[in-house]
Amino acid sequence: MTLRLYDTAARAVRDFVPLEEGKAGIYVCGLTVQSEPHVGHVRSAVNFDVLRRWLLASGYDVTFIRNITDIDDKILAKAAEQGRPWYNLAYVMKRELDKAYDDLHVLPPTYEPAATGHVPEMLELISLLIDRGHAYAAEDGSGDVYFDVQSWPSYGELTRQKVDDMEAAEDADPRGKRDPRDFALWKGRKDSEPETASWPSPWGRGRPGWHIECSAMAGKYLGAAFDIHGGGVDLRFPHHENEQAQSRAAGHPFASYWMHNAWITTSGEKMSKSLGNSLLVPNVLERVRGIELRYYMVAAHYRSHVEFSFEALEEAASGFQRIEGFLERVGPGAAGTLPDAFVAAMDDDLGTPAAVGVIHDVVRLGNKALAEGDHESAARHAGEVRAMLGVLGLDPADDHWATGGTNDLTAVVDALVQGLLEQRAEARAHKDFATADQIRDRIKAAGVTIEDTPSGPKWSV
RNA sequence: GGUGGGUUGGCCGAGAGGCGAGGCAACGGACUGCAAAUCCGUCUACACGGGUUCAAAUCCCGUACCCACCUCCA
Repeated sequence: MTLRLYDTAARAVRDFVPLEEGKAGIYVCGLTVQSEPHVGHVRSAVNFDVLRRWLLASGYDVTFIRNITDIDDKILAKAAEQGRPWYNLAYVMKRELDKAYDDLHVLPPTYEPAATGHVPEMLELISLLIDRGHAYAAEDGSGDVYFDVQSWPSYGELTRQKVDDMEAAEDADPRGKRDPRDFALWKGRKDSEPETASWPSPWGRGRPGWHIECSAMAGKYLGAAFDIHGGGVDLRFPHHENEQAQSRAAGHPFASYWMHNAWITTSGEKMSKSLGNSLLVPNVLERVRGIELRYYMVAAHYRSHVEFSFEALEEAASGFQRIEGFLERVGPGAAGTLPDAFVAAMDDDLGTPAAVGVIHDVVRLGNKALAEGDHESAARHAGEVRAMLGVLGLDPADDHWATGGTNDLTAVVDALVQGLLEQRAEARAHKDFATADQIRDRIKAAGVTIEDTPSGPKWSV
């Protein structure tokens, strides 16, 4: 069975046929670094990280580009509001974002280009579009350059919209547009904007429009044609529609497949950036571990809306702990082979929910084997579980996660708990169960759970 | 106005014409000194109204409600 992916442009699941056999080029729209990342932002990164890991596991040589938008209207406005340089705001937020990605074990991309580092490439592309008759410098002297929507008949094809049905941009302020739907490729500098936020161009000083950066950077690192372009559903229009129009109008075939992840919502509403702090990644990670948050995200299909709640998150954490508990009971071991059912689920448009179902099925088989004393069989199942978790970035034995749960205090707690456990063992040996239970209750009240296993008692927080 | 998506059991979440995903919670049983963990079992749902079909959660028609996008958004 081959990998099949849902292509937004085709509105159907299609067999994945790469441009070059054995290789996959992926471009994912990263974030505009203007505020702290919340769980919704990170979902996109996790979803595409799973895609990447699955392609790797399937033997592809993957080039994965995820950009950073580090200059735009909002960054400038926020920085001005906070009285600090725009580049400082962008940089600090980028570092926050890197931390959040790392906390969720999102692999670093092959390269992470920033918009401000690619102005020459964008200017080149804009000039090409003007030469080909698909863009024009505003006639009002603003220094803006616009894409000429009417010059590109297939404009709207990605989202199946007709230009005439679209509402005009509200930001216009027509600023010399020929058609209200035309969008900015280059924004002439306004007097209110800092000098540092502008670059020289044939049309005067200015800064890039939002859409052109992705076309320019995707072209630079992946070539005129590449395999997969991804991002959140909200980006389909205008961002991706515009990207495709620009690149194709410039003569580039651009992406073969378009993939879009759905939202995480709260109270049925989209997670807006002004929603408050409770859903920022660091705050959510005070409630559950990173690996559990990742499991929560992976357990839902990437194209399904997820209604975020701490109840559901903690429930997911319980489910994950069941898997972890099994692996701990079996003990260390190497990753094994991937069960066919898992491969089939993943090949079917990254069917992670079904894949997670397979993990639980194998865990049950493994637990059963363990209960029957069949360690060989249990170890084989554990190997399969590790392999599956590895593909999803969820293997607890991965060094990346190991540091998260252990620190200096672990040894301290262990020493204290061990002392109490010895007292309890002694009491139990004398059948003094009242004392034994009292010790266990006290340990539990401190937040440590005791589990009696054939190899002696074990504790966990 | 245009475009796209959704509504599944106590809860979370899959599935996309027939053989009832899975998890969490709850309850019963096994194991245990008692627990915990684990295993076995129980709880058998698809917004509403029509239709097609031997067979519909799944396809068609209609209705209701919800969400997203329409040039700042993961």
